Amino acid sequence: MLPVRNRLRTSADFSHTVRSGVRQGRRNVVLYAAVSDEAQASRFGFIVSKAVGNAVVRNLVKRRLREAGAETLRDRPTGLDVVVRALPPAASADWASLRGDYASALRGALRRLVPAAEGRPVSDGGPGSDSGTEVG
RNA sequence: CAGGUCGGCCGGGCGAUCGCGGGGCGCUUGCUCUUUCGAGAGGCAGGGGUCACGAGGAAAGUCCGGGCUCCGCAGGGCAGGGUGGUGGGUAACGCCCACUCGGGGUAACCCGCAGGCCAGUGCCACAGAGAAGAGACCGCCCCGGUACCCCGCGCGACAGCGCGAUUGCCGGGGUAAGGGUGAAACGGCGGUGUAAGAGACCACCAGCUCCCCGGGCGACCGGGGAGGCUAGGUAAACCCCACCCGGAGCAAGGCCAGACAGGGCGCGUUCGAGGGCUGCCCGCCCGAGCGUCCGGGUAGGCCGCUCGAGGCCGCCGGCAACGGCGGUCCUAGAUGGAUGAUCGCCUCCUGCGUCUGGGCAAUCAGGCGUGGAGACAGAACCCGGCUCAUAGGCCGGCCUGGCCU
RNA sequence: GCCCCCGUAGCUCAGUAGGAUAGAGCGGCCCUCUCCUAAAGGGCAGGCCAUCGGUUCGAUUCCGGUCGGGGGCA
Repeated sequence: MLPVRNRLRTSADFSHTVRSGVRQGRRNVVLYAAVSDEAQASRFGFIVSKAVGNAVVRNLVKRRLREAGAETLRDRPTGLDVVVRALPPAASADWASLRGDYASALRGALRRLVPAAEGRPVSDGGPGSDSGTEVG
């Protein structure tokens, strides 16, 4: 369990990160990452569907991913939202390969994310500034 | 000792580093409140420290039963659903205990949706003569007719004729003992009886109904007598009988904060729309809004939320399930959802290698090293059950067989 | 939390108020036709009716328990 300020808690947070963030897939996980405000603490969310296994297996996968996320939190304490979706092979993966996939996917996502974040310091979230009121 | 049967219990242990949840007690930061302007009992939000606690026997499936909450306390009838030997336990149950009956087992013990087809209706394919107050296919028997050979008797003249018996065929009738069909054929066996047979009659047995006596709270059991002579199966077929069932569910329900925007149409406010959460009718009650379409808004926090038909120990009552009394203990409350990550040692099972000891040997016992395995499974308002999954291990009662004393 | 539906041939589906040997289409295999294929025609195989018990003379059908799949409401 992460502290409350480091958790993605609402459905809106999840869908925003999944839809507007960059995506990286590996054998065991699919990782979505998006930049947020630098003053905002980094947040993590996990999606583990019933296809992965029964409740015991799903909890174990979530705990391991959460532990891996806690390591990233020490490097990037602010300005990052991450959603990790566990795939069915994650059920039988051991700790080393699961953490390896996670770390590899995160590195790939950050490579695509950081130059974009430098070019446009504010996140691309504000759609309603100039051309917003388009009536359908 | 071997095999079997029944029941109870455990569900890896210890430690190190880094982390999580709610709670107790200090520290600290900001805001707020009070203010005698020194500060301070408080409130809200955050940081950090420390202390103990933190998933299961099934938390599961959601198959039953309750508590709790709301629905203006819920009456009667029909429909609908459930249960189904008897007695008890319980808050209640479709659960548990004891007993009865039926079946299985040498036994301990196990299994059983175990009321009613003499209230009615339906169904019983194929086969078979006939399938529910049935039936004559073969067979058996009697009567009548007819045919020829053989046989017997009589007549006669060597031909032949008549009668009888036997056999075949045709017709009429009797018969449910036998064959055959079927899951099932309208009691069994022996005798009397008869043309052949038949509960037609008799003895015994099985079964049915009724009565009496004894035992038991009761289901029922034991004994005796009478009657009529026999009544198929299926109710997990409709149904009948007895008993039980108001509905929804913690996303119940309540409080706080916050956002928004109304409008059209239809029905209705004495004549009553609509509602009282499965359908219909009656009764009773509430009652001024209700239905529908278009448009708009919200997804936050707190309570409920864990002390309860609670756990453990002792005594008493009871065959038991269980109950009573006394003492003692407090033991999870998450909300994108808390127990994890990385290791070390021990324990248990097991493969391989090696060593030691016993033995001719198969092999047995033990030590060491190394590798593997440790299940089923995650609380979500809370309990009582049932069912299903489950590596491995511990304890006890009883039965049968063998050996020894 | 509550409620409902479905498991039949490799696939998509029928069927049955309980009755003998469970059907259809597509697919598969073989044969005919053709130089070869496709098409067409003919033939064949393939099912413990999800599973385990029970009721019945007899169960895919009726009853109960499991397992798996799908859906709905708040």
